[in-house]
Amino acid sequence: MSVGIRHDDLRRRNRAMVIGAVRRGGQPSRTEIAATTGLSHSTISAISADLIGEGILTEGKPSEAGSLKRGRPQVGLGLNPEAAAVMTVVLSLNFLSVAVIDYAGQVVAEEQRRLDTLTMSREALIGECTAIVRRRLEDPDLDVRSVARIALAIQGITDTEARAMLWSPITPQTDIAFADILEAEFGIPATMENDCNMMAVALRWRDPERYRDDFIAILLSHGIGMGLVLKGELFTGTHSSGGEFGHMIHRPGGALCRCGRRGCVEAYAGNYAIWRNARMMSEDAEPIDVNDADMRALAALARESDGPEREAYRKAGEALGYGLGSLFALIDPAPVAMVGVSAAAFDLIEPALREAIAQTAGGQHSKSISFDTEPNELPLIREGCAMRALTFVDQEIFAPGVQTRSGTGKNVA
Amino acid sequence: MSVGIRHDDLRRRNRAMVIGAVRRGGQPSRTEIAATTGLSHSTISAISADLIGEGILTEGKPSEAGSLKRGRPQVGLGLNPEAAAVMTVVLSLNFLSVAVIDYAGQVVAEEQRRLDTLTMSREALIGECTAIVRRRLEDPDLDVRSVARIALAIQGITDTEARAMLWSPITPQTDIAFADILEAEFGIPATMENDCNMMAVALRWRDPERYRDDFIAILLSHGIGMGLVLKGELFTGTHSSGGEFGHMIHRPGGALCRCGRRGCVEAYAGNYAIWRNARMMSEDAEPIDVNDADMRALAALARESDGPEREAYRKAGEALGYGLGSLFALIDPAPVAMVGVSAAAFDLIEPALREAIAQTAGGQHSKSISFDTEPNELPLIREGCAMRALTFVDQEIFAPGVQTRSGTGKNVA
DNA sequence: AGTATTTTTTCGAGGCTCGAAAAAATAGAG
DNA sequence: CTCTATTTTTTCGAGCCTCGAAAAAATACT
Repeated sequence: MSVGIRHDDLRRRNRAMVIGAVRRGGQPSRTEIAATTGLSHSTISAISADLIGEGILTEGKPSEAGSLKRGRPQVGLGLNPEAAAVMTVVLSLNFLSVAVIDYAGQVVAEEQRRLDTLTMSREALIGECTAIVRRRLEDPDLDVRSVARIALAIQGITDTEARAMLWSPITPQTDIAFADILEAEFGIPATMENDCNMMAVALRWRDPERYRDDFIAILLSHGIGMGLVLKGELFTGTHSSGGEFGHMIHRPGGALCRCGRRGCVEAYAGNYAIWRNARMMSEDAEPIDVNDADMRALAALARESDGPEREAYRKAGEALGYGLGSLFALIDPAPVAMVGVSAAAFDLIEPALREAIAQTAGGQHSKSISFDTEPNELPLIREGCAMRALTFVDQEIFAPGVQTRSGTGKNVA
Repeated sequence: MSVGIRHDDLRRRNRAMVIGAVRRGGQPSRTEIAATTGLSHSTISAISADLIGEGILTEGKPSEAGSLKRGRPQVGLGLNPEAAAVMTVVLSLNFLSVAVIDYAGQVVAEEQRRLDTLTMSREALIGECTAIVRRRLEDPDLDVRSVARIALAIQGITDTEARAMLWSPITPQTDIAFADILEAEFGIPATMENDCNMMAVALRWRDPERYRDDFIAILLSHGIGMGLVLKGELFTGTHSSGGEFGHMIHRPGGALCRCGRRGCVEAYAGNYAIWRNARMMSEDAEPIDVNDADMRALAALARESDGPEREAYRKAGEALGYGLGSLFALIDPAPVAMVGVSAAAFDLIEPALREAIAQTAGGQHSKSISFDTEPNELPLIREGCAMRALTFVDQEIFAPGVQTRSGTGKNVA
């Protein structure tokens, strides 16, 4: 069961907290850190002296931000970019993108490739991933001192341990243990993350004001995905990445979903579903991939006149609204970020969505539920991966200590 | 943000852990505690010496369990029943029940009363609760040394802070801050808990093998409630007790629910809904309260012949199945305990439920999902309240220390 | 140049856990 | 009945860690 807390855990945790405070923001001084953490100045002083000595933190130039106050000026602490580096690998439909990021969070190199993920063999898919990682690692331009961590993200279902992709819409292959494969190949710890979870992580770093302890990120794309942060922690299923909002049941026995079942939210709100309804095809029609340009054209058409296109978006809104309503019955309402190409058509979706939500348990506060849109998911996913990998380095490498119980510890977003 | 960990927190946490280890089980010896907690024997020795000195723990008689091993026999540690006491108050439809429980978990006194909760005024309801608590506290028979905590449970929605009932089906009144009222009246810390959450807590204590880290308790009664434990923690909404499984939407625009909305799971699976369908009444018919005896008769009728009664249970199973399927899409499948009068009719519900679940995302492992039934919810709820109150005493009174961040700390079930 | 003010470091005190060793308590052997 | 082996529990000193107070450092104001 719960394990005792040792004496040396103490230092480890407080080190991690100091690093965390520095990563969170704006060159905090030792005094500020002491204030936010509640630890004494002496402790912070000792810990930061250690961290600077180890090359993890650096003291900022005291010149900057001309001191207006009277006494000894505060000296800001920052992350030493050279302390480590991490790599992100984002695998999406027909597209593979990697980036190398320094310890301070700056992108120092990147590479992208088009692939035909839907038809590639298992070996080819794995091969492309390892090859692109190898190219980045061997790049002589770039003194990749020590890539300490690789974070992959993929659309679809991953396991709770963040080791493997279990299922993904971008490939017919299943159960690929990408994390293990990359670790074996390069000897660098790796994790396999769900794309929507990474979106949520990124939103939290981007705008901690709005996306603080409880919020929802929904990907409106070929499929419908969700990343959920509850009480400050990334929510995952008990076995898988969980949060398969798109496969909650909207209408029992209803429209055919890409997953093979019927009546899922996605079968009404995924790109293929909107397309199917806009073209007045059968709800049983085989799901097809619609490219982003076509979706944008469809949205334009729907805005122009009240025809089947507009009705298709209305149906999508209704499905999303009832789905969110059911979700809100479980977790209470929270701010929502709509991400992906159909988020750009949120104006078409919102009315029906709000109407549906008002019919549900979440509807009591229907007006107070706020939506935000972000049409481009890729930068978010990469950012989330980067932060995930970096905070891993913060905690497991630069503040190592006792074995965290049952593996990966808390899912701090 | 996250607060630093101080030096004295250490002792506090380890004290709490020793107490927890003792509460969890069978008179553990110091050596066993050291093994499970990972702390050194010296530390455990020091802490337990303190706790015994303070009258919190007691050493068991070494006579018992005739030692078969060779060396110095282990001496089991137990909770000192006189260290404290707690009180549970369970408020359900037309029924109020309190119990006084000693620190070791034994019931030392109880009292029950029938009330007409549906028609009582706000003042009367509060008055009955405070009166029954006062009677127990003033009982001279019982040397109620120090009731250190009161835990109330009620069917319905409570707030996350466990201070108030927000809404309940058993009374037209809303927003009663029972916890504050009792604290003001008696000067004893109190909490207001959701009944299904307490069921979940109790199940975890009763059968930690089956109900360990992830499971679901569903109350099948007048309404449909849920208590959910995920990753070893009680799941609550962000503002309310959350987990309003019964008000997930099963069929948009469907049958009339007691909550005034349409198509909720409860509108198909609550007692009133089963009754309505069995009597072939309209799905818009006003929900009525059906007593347990009538429900049992209905179930008997349904078992006897294939008529509208059996169909009503089928519909209930279908709604529960699709609801669970949607839930499993979010959290992955987990063991389920069905509690309440309709759990006794689970044989009538299960076939349709399993069929529905197989149509959903959770259906992949449909066969591995296991159900357990428990017709009587009241003892479970009381037990959960007792454990909740006792673990509060363990942690906040006998291992006091730093302020837990943002109030109540972790929701350890 | 001197003083006030604020930040950061230094230093000793007090606590806590740990490992090793001692003490305690029992079963088995002769 | 005594001695030895074995296991549990306590004792004791060492090593860390955090804390508060005081000192040192670095600047603005007068």
